[in-house]
Amino acid sequence: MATMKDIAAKARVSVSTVSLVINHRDKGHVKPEIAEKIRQVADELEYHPDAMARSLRSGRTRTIAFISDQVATTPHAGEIIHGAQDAARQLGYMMFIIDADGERNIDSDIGQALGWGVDGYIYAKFANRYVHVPPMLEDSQVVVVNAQERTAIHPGIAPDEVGIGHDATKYLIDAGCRRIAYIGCDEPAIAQFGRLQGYRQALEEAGLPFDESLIIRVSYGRPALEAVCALLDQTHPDGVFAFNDARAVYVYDYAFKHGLTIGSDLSVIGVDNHEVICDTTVPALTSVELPHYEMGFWGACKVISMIEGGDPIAEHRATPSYHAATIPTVSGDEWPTLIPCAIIAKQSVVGEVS
Amino acid sequence: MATMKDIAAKARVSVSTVSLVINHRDKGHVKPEIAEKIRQVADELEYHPDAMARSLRSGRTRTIAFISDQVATTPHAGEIIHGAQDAARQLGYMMFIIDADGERNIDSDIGQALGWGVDGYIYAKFANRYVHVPPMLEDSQVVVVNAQERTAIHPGIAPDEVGIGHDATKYLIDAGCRRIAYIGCDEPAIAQFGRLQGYRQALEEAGLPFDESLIIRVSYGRPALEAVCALLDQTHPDGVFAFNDARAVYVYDYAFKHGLTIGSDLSVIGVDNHEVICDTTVPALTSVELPHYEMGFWGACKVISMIEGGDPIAEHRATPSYHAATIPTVSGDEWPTLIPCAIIAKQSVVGEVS
DNA sequence: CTGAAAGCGCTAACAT
DNA sequence: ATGTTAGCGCTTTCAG
Repeated sequence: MATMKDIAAKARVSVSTVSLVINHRDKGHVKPEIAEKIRQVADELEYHPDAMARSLRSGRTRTIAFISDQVATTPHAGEIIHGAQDAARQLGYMMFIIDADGERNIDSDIGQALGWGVDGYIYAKFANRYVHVPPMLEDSQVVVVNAQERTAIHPGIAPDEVGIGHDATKYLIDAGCRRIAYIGCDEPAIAQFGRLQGYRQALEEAGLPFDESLIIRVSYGRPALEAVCALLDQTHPDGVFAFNDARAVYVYDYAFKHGLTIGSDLSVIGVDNHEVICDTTVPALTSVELPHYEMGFWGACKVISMIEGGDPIAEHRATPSYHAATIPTVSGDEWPTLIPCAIIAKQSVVGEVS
Repeated sequence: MATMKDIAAKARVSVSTVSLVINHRDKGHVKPEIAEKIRQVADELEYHPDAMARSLRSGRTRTIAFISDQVATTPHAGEIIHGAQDAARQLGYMMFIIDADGERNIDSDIGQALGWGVDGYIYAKFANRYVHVPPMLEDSQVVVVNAQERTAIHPGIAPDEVGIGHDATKYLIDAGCRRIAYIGCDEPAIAQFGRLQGYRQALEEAGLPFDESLIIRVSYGRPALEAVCALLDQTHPDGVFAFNDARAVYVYDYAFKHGLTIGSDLSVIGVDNHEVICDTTVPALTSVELPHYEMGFWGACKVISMIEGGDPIAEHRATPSYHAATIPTVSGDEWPTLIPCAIIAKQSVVGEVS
């Protein structure tokens, strides 16, 4: 690899002049024709600055690390990484991946990152959970993504779970549904509480009664399918809001068994917009998309803004390559920042084109 | 952060002595009591070596970069990353993520990585495709994962697609199926050709006839569902091998409509072992798992072995935290290395417990 | 406007 | 057995 020394020799100038030009600090310091010459030689030699040497001098590495549990195990997991990497890249940062992998001790991994002089950390979970950021990171810049601390220590972003329940339910109400069932999750999770609360809110706003018998909490497999079938048999709702797409599938199974048509006899909406389900089912399942990409994107922008100031999102220095949900700016003082989620309309709700 | 200089001052020795001790090269060079003193001071000061400074000197960074298209878009995408990071971590390497994100030009990202002095690269795809490794990487250590070059330039690993078709079909045959349909993919892909070939092979081995009318190639949505229903109506197979789990779902839909029971009236096997489908359907879908974690793990071990020699897998210096498929050693000379895939038995094939 | 030189933290060849 | 010293490639004063 060519170094500044090589360029200096070939352009017959000193390294410091080269440094000025390479770092765009030549205006008013270096004669334009010399600067031009240097740039040209740099191109010829395919010069790439040695990031290590630069960092050694500057004390900053322009790297961030993405720490997470179970990169792999959750649908759409990768989107958070994708969004974070996308923002980091646009802002000139490289991103390390550190997998916390369940219960394994990650202190040594974090130690390695600290040794590298990583400038900031994204601490992410793949399901919206309460978390503790490892104490080793207390002197570093940290942002929490898709998770929540119990007390406000680090800035963070998480989906607006109440909004999800509210918007999905309202979407069914607006489509004409009057008896809306909720197929919940049987674990005590932030998402479950929030979505149920939003469901109640939307019913209330519309003047519809809240009916306990329209609600179940299930896991997966045969018991879940049977519970869903029993619920539908007994209560005959005209709309179903499912905790997620996987649970919404049981409504399809029920419909197939009973010759009902989803999207006309019965409306269904899920959460996740999980491609493998939503674009495979017939008719395609309308679903609320969790803004994974957007949260990752926000997280990287946020931590980089903490490192070097500014608001990359407000200043349009980073542009998302994808977004269904609107990405909040980084300068808000909400804690945690809640991001509203978008409904991806397909064909499982009355009135949608099919 | 404390530096060697600080330690040297406090222990009243020179930095080079400290360096020797810190790097465990003190045997026979440094008096044990002095070494002990230095270690103690290092502990007191919570010394962590500055990885950057070290790399600047040694020319090696102990980092690799994972370059891939669309981290996010494919089911199980993250598993490859997970496996690679897991191996890298155990071998003392940190891993950068670089997302190629479709058609965007990644040369500048690779340039950045080259500037960092990244020691090696994993070039991965999330669907088994033919690829060209970017020419910029020609002087670097590169391993291709879940993809294939048309000519042998870099070592690589990919799923044994023929084996998948063969094993899945044989699994159905062994369970007693005699008329086995194949629901294929309508795109010309390595996976489609390979799995179909394996399907034919297994039939032949079992002395069963190959019947074109038992084969369809479909995409998703209503046309796919209708094609599957038509196939099953006309040919009444007793087993179905589906290109992937998503396509296998249409067989379930058909069964629900016609009151058939999957796993007794009709056996189905898919590919992907996609959690969201296989553990959600009733009965749970038996599926061939693509060894994403394993391929990522192998890829990191391979590229690190190219950097520093040895065979981390054979020498048990890296241990996978998960594997359904057996991970080949890194020293084989097969090109590309084909990794056999495991069948994850659940309840959708005759004779499985339910 | 341009160059010389110090030094970031560390390693390794060379002196003592 | 320990210390001295010369860089690795770069940025950043400070001199000219």
